[in-house]
Amino acid sequence: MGFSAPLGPSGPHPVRRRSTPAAQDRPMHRYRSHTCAGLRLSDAGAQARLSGWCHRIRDHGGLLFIDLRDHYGITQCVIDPDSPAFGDAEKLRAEWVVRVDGKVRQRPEGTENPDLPTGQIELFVTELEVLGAAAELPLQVFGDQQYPEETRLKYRFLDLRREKLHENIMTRVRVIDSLRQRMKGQGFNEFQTPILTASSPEGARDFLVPSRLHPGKFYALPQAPQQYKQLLMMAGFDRYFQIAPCFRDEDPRADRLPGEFYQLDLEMSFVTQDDVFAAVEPVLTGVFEEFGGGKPVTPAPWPRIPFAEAMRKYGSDKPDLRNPLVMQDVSEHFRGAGFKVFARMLEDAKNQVWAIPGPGGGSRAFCDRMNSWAQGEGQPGLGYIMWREGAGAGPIANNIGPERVEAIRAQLGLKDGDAAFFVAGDPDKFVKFAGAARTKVGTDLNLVDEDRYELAWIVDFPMFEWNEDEKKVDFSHNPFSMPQGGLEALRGQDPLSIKAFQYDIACNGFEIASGGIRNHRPEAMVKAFEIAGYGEETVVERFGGMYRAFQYGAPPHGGMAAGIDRIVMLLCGAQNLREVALFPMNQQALDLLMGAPSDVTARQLRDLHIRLNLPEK
RNA sequence: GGGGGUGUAGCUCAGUUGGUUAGAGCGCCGGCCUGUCACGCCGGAGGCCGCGGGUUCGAGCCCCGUCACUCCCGCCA
Repeated sequence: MGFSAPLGPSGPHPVRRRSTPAAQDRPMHRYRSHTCAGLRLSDAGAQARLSGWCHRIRDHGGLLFIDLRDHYGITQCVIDPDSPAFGDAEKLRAEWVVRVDGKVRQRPEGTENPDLPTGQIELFVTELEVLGAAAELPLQVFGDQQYPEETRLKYRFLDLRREKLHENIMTRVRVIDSLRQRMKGQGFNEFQTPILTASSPEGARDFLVPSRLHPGKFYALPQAPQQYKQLLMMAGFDRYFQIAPCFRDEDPRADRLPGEFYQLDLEMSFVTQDDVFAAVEPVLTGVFEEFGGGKPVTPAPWPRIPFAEAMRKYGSDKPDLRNPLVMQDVSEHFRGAGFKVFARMLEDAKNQVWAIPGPGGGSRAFCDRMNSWAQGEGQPGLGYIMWREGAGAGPIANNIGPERVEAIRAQLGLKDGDAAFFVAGDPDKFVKFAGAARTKVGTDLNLVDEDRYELAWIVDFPMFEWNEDEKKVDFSHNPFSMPQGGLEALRGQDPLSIKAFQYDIACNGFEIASGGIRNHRPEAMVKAFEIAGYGEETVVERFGGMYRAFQYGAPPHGGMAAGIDRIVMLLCGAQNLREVALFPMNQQALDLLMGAPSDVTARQLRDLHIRLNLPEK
């Protein structure tokens, strides 16, 4: 109850925890002698001064209770008609900021509140000063009523006073603190890199900042300090980290903040992939254990799942490993079988049939529900087999015959009462839907253990991928990664078969980090860009600083960046990144509190040599 | 850029098949109340039903358009 939670493990302000005899001889502080979490039974009889917000007021006519709240906690203040402050107190309303003086006293027997750390005592108020009145509130601080996003963002300062958000933000503060300590403990040094930098050609859309001194030219806000951190390695600093703001002009999602977000960015010299993993695992396992509320966390070393395996088993490169379901290729059981839709598809060698096991899902109702869900996802439907009384049921089972049905059951390890769902076609095209179906089956059958943090490395990402729209080879993840096999692989191998020293961390279905061992060989870098259709001049022009640095003694290096907002979201159990960020923008990338983006004056535009060319309305 | 959902009091929501004066809870205002901690009781104010158009004798409800918010797809090396 109340605001005890934001105090955290270390409790209320330690200095103010108890009155000392000496304190009574000194004049009272202008605003407070204690915080609203500071008074205890041992203070009974003492004179105290508190300042805070009127959290809740209970007016009994002849007796008035005020729950006074500050960052640290809540203290019940009492006023009766004997108090000279009674008249003023009757005028108070929720969220007014006041200073109160009075005597600490033990609560009468039977009226203690065990839910409050200060619940044994109350402050009998004899003097009251209004420090800040409040208008009628657009959202109530007290309670946990739901409010529309727009209201919450416009009055973010009120929302931030509320228990849940206040607590989330303090968790964020402590998580970042803990990450810093852990990184420094491992010999990483914290650096600041420029916020005004150059636009980079790859990746997301940049936020641009016009240059006044150089008409027509623009700075860009960094999408990540990627090149700077690599330059720090070439500058010989060996181990870098930063709690780095990153800016990307992309449309948001529930797990992607609009505009700006924070990463734990790190880079190390003279390391292999194993060294990076060994450095990162204790940091993140430690933070999840420290702030995860006692939920089990994958211990180091974490599982390493090759990208191709993750896609085949889970249909995702960020699998939720709390979901025990593993998909399997069951093409052989359908080849030449009586279920013509699948049999005909399998005549094309690139097509396959995958099965999603559904233990406990062998009811008509559940299978129908999955089928209509699939149709809602834009699929023609979702084939299934149900097992009951030792045999398979449903249209597919009827068409392929009992032997094949039994072979599928045996391969998937299913039994009576279970079901399996089938996705057919080109795996490259259906894998995303198959992954969504796996998640849906696991969630709806209650197979996902919510109370765990399952961490894993996803490794061996492909270096390149085929861009069907432009009919060319693209970098699939990060153009700075070292291809496995190095320059030789780039020269000799089919580009689409080359894997990179490129890895992600997946946690409970979210990508919480991404990194790689970098390509520090200039000739390999040029070759890699050549495969993706860029000449050396492009590399020089677009990555000039880093390319130059590669010429003058570049150490092998690698690193990673972890999404702090997402990690805090997981630790807070929040469903949305806006629940763990102080002043987020809305989905249209508008800051409803500050009114950004905003118009600027003609003078400002003139200084920047900019003339607006607005779209026709 | 595309698709889905939502839009009724300050806030959360209800509102039947299209039918009289659009309701509840919280909040707000007034009154009563000396042990509450979601205090209680009595009374009151507060509505361009997002906006514009249409169908209809009649629209919160049906149709078209539009705007806002949100979720998703595209996008996010």
